[in-house]
Amino acid sequence: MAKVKNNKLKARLPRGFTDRSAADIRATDEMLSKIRTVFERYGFDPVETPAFEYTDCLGKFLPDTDRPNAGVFSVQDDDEQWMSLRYDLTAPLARHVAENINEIQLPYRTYRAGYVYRNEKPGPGRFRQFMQFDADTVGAAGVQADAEICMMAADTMEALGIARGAYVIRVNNRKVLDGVMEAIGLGGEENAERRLTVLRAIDKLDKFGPEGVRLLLGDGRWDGGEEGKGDFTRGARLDDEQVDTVMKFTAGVTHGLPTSKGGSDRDLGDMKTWSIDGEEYFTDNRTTCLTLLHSVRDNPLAKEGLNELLQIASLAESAGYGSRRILIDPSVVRGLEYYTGPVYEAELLFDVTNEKGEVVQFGSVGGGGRYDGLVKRFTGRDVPATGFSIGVSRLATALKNLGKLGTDDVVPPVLVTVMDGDTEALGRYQKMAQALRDHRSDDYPNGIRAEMYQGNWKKFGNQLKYADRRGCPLAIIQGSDEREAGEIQIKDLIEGKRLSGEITDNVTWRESRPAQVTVKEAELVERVKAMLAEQAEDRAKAGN
RNA sequence: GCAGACGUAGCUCAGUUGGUUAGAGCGUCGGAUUGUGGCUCCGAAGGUCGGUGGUUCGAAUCCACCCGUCUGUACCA
Repeated sequence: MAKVKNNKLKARLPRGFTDRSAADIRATDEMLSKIRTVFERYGFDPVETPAFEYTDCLGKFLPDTDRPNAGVFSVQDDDEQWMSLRYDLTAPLARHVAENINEIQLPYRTYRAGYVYRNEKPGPGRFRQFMQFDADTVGAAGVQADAEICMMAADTMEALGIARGAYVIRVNNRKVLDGVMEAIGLGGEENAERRLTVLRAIDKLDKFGPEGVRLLLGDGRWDGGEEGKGDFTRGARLDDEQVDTVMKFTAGVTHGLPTSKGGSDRDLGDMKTWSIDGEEYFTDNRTTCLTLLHSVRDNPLAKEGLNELLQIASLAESAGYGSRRILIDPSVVRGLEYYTGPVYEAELLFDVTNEKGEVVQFGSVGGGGRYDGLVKRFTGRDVPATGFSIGVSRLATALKNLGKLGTDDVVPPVLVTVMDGDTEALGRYQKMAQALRDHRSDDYPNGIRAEMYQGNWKKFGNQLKYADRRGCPLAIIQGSDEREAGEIQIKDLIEGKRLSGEITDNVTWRESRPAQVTVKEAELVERVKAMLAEQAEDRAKAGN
């Protein structure tokens, strides 16, 4: 015999992709359903687009070639047209709206969940296929649409079980940073590259802190945090004055008012508060906007952006959403490409520890903004739009580590064991399983999960072993003895497992048949129900 | 992409200065036990030492390249 094993195909999962377990799928379904409930309540309707789009519709060709951008998975169709897997849900939505613009009633409020694909370096908690859940309002130009999206984002966080104060929706406006960069002389086409560098630097505030960002705005920064360590990242090469201006706008510039002064005509119930020297302050979005407005009064673009932010803050506050939930924060950058106005980011404020017990920097679990130009690319017509996207896979990881995500509470099926393999006997066993499945009651609106053993029935021990490993709560046993007496045995596998600790002798263990009751065959369903109820009660007790 | 660390059985890891047939624990499978899970005992299977090439009488060990994993960083629509 030649070595067949040399020809064995190696089973391997593509890197950056993952198989999902039953527990994962159930937990994610639960999350999706909670998110969907909020979106539906706000009057959004679902629409779905496919995973593939023509690459030009995604706008992702490399600038200097006719090949798609390296970051997207692409294939060529029969006719050599490039197609790509979608890398977000926004660009495909713009395509859908443009293509159906005559049928769609604007403003169009819509949501969708789906996998998106990015050809990037994967890492722990970072995949090349992951799920997003989007909501967009297309055809609404006013900032009230943006304010609404932020409020809905906050509601969604809470619907998922994240307490108020444990998350925040940060809001900025692309026009503000663009205006500031214009004001320090970085306007114009020739500075586009430097503007990107500045935005990227600001985006790293939470990673490197103000000092690191200063380096990136200036000459540059070493990977390792100090000279000579790792690679060198080239900076934006701003001078000190320019750096100061940018930092003044971004690093820690949310402003507060003493509660005693600002509180007279304001509802402080949802404001973020803190104390210094015995005096209580609250974070005031309006003061943040007004202070910044004061310092940019020469720049029309920044002024416009800040006025929009001021409106968003006021609208949110009128609806009861204060700075604890929706925070004006001029350091928010978000993607660099298609956003044109307000941008938002949902951030978790609690520590997330991974399975190794390490605290991980979690960053944002969702974000979005206004993209007024995206549909216009197709239609030539102004179709302003704003939307928000939740990183479902990331958020699921965070919730799981927080213990907020359903540890699998689905009870495995009752196992009907097989003692005789002839057709008639198998029919009897199948009928028992069916009786459990067909049962309907308030506790079991969809029946009781049950299965007949489908493996080699001749080794009875293996059947119980299977049931044990599968976590089955009960096993139904009927051999010829029980059959003749019109009885069945129901074995409580959970209780039996507990008793096994007290029995060391195998003969006793086998003959005592712990936690096993003999009942009339006709009582099958009722007794199973009763025993499952007892187990549920025990679980509830242990859980508390 | 760049820099560094690592890669031995399904899993966790030993493996001496380069030296015969590469080991252990756990897990898996079979048996003790043909109608009862766990425990115990006995037995077995499982490895191209990440891959390819090179140095050598001889390579898991040394060298080169590649692949993969991890860490940092870049990019992230």
